[in-house]
Amino acid sequence: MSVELTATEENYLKSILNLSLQADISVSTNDIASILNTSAASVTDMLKKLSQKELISYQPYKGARLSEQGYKHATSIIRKHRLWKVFLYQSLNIPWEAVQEIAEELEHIKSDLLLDHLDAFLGFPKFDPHGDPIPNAQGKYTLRAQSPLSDLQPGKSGLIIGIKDSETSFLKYLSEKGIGIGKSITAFEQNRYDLSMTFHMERKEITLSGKAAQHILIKPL
Amino acid sequence: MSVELTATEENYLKSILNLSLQADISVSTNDIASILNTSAASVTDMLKKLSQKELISYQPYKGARLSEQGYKHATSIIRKHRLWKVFLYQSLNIPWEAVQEIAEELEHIKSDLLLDHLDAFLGFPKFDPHGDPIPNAQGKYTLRAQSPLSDLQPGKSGLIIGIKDSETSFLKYLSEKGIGIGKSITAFEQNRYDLSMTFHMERKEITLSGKAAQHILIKPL
DNA sequence: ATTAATATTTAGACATGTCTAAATAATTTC
DNA sequence: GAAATTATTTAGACATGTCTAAATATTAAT
Repeated sequence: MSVELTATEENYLKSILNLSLQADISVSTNDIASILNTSAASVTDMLKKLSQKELISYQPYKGARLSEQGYKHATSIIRKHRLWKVFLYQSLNIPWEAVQEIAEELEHIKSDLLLDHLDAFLGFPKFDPHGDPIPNAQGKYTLRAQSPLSDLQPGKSGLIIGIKDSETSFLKYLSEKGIGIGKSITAFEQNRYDLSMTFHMERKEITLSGKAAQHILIKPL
Repeated sequence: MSVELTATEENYLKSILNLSLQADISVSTNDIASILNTSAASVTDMLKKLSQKELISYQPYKGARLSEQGYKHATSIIRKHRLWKVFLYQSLNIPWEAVQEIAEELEHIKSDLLLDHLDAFLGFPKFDPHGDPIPNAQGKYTLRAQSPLSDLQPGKSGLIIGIKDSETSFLKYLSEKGIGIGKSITAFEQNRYDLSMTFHMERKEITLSGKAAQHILIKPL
C-alpha cells in the first residue's frame, strides 16, 4: 500500500506535521531546518524530493504542506512513536527522560504486523506517557480538554495529563521535582515579581517558573 | 566505549561471525556476498573499511576474520537479535515465521539501556524461540547438547529445542505441521526409498523429508 | 606446468543525504 | 519605496554504500 520511506524522509514528514499543528498553513524551510538541526539547503533538497513523491506540496520560497498521503504517513509515525513510548515507560520501566530518544529510533521500524501486536499487547492505549494522544490504526485520535498549568487559578486543582516540551533536560527537571503524569496539583499563588508560581502537590510545596508551568498540561478538576 | 557502527557494518560483522562458526579460519569474500545478497565488489569495499576500523583482519585474496573488538560487536548484535525474537514471539505472539524479519530490523537499535531493560522484562532468557542461545551482557553464552532430529532412532524420543534454518518458507512449513520449540517428538520409522522419516507428535503421525529432519534440533530424552 | 575455471580486487560510476558559499527572493525598516 | 536584513535556493562538493565491467590472483584440471 504505502510507499517505503527512509527514516530521514519520515523525520521530515513528522517535523512538518508538528510545525503545521502549531502555526497552520504552510511550514517554512528555516523552521524545519531548526527542528531537525540541519541546514536550510538540505531542507530545500528534501522538500523537492518529498514533493516529487507527492507527500507534500511545495512552492519555492513559499514553504511546504503535507498532502493527504503525507499526512497519513506522518500520523502513522506519530502512532508508532507514542506506542513505543508507552511500552518503554510502562512495560520496561525505562526512566521517563530516556524514553523519547529511544522511541525516536524505534518509530522507524517498518512492520505493521509488529505495531498491531504491540498495540494489542499494551491494551490499545489512547495516550502516551507524556499525555499525548495515540492515533489508532486508521490515523484517528482523541483530543482532550487540556490547559497549561500556568492557567490554573489559585485554589483550583488539576490532574497532570501531559508535558508539552519533550526536551530531556526539562523532563529530568520535572522528574526531580516529583512531577509526573497522573498526579494532582493545586495552585497556591503567583509571584508578581518573577512570574513564578507555587503549587501544592502530595503535601509538598513546589515552585515553578512561569515558562515551566506553561509546558505542563492539566485537566482541570 | 564501543564505536558506533551503521546497520550495514553490523550486518557484515554478523555474517562473518555466522560463517566463521561453521567453517572456522577466515571467511571468503564470495561467501559473505552470497549471504548478504550483494556483489563481491561491495564486500571487498566493506572489508577494507572494517579492517581500517580494526574490527576484522583482512588480507586481499585471503579473506577476513573478526578481531577481538569485531567479535564483541558481532556477539552483541546476536544478543539483541535473539532477545527481540523472544519478545516478539512470547510477549507479542507474533507468528514464528514472521519473527526473524522483524528482529533483523530491531537488532540495530542502539540503546544499551533499552536492551538491559528488555532482558530483565523477559526474565533473562537463555535461549530464543528458535532454540539458539542468547549471549548475556558480557557476551558469554551457554551451549547445549543437541542433535538433529534425523539422528533420532526409531522408538526414541526428543524435545524440539531449535531450528537450524531460519528461512521463512521452512518455518512456515513446520508451523503448518504443528512443529515448534518445546514439543516432544518420537521417531517411528525411516523410509529407505526416499529417506523420509515418520514421527509421532501429540498423537499425530508426521512425515518429514530427510533434509527437513536434519534441520530440526532436539535434545534427546 | 600450462591452461581453464573460479574468486577477488580495482576502476569508475551512481544514488542518497549532507554540507558551505554564493546568488536570489522576500520582508523590514527608515 | 530604496536600502538593509533575513530567508531561501542553487551550485558544487563530499561521504556512504552500492553497482557493473575489466583486470588480476588463485585454484583446479589435464
